[in-house]
Amino acid sequence: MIRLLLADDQALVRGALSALLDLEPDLEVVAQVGRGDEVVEAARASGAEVCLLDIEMPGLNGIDAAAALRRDLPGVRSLIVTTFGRPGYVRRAIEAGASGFVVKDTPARQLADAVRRVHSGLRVIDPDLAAESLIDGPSPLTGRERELLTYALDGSPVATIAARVHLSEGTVRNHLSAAIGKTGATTRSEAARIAQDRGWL
Amino acid sequence: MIRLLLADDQALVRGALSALLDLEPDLEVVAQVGRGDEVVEAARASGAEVCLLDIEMPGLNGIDAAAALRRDLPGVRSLIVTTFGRPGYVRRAIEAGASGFVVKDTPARQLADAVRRVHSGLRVIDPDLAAESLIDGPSPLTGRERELLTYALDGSPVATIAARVHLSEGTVRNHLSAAIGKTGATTRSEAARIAQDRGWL
DNA sequence: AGGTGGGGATGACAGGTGTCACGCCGAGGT
DNA sequence: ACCTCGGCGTGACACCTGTCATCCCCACCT
Repeated sequence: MIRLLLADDQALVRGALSALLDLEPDLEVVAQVGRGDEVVEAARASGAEVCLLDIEMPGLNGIDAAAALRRDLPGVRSLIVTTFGRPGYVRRAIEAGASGFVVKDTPARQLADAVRRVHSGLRVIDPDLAAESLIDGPSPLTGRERELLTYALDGSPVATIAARVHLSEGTVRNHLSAAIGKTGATTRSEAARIAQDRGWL
Repeated sequence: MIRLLLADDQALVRGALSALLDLEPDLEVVAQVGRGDEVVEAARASGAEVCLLDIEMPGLNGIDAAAALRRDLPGVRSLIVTTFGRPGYVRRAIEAGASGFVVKDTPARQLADAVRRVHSGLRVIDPDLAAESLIDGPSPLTGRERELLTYALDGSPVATIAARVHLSEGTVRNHLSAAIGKTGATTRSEAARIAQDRGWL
């Protein structure tokens, strides 16, 4: 019997996945959480062996939750189950110690197999995504550029961003200009979108 | 036995919801599709009585799919099940003839009840969302403004948008300026974000 | 016939934006 | 000691953007 923890911020999806996995005779969902920062505690309390983690969650994202599990409960394996198959996500998930990465597009019947493989110590990674994440390599953005791009995601004017990070307006423009160059974009909005698509944020 | 159709573009979510609903003795999932433009045909072929529709789907969105069902198969009821509880979505869904609207945040055990109520002819609408959709009223945007805002969503420069819709640059600026005024924003990116949040796009 | 409102367009102006050159500092590698 | 690189800053310049005034046409309503 493999003991599972589900982490997803949408209660309906969580409950549905639980119903799906409980159909398998060798799988058992022993814990469910809706926030990333509750994963470690719930995993410890429930004695989960494999954690299924969504990436987009309040409190702590799934990748950082995987890293926290790696640190605090090294025996527990984690499997990222997410909507967005962004290349950078795969890389960061593996670096954070996740054992698997599947997107929510995959057929339902394959999920149980993925869980079993992860439990037995294998890595499970969507082959298309693995290829993509090798092709465009790691993020070329510096820390500041990444930070400023996240603030630029919603199209805020430079002045607003500068105020938020306590920097001069000119400095913000310079960093964003560098990010625009590195992403091949022509405006900061486009650069932010590209960086997000690649999982660089 | 209530016969159900599931429409969601994520195969995993679709399969999981199917597992969840099939646990109920009086519910039966008789069809699953991953595109909005396959809903009517699948509903007809399977003899579904209630259709659970996600909004974001390729081909045709869930609201337009509900309208198509209303037109072609008036006896079939539809229940929107979506991630985003945007006020404008609720209004448009009801106008399109949907019988219910629930967000994916709702507890899993409430879904089966919602399906039963919809099947019996009742309306099921998240009370918070219903209130919100009454407060900020229908979209004040004209057709052009709405169209141009959707193109402005990704932060494209005015010149790009103008080329795409075959309009003069000045005209595009005028329409966007009007949209900025109506949304209370200060830039077109912000206006586009606000309009999207309210379900006006 | 006259009013109203959406759609389209032009021109002008103030202010925001992207780029570039140049400078300074501190951390890390050789 | 020297070089490199990230980070921070200034100033200048061309270009883009948001706003406003002022036209035009057409559909619709009264």
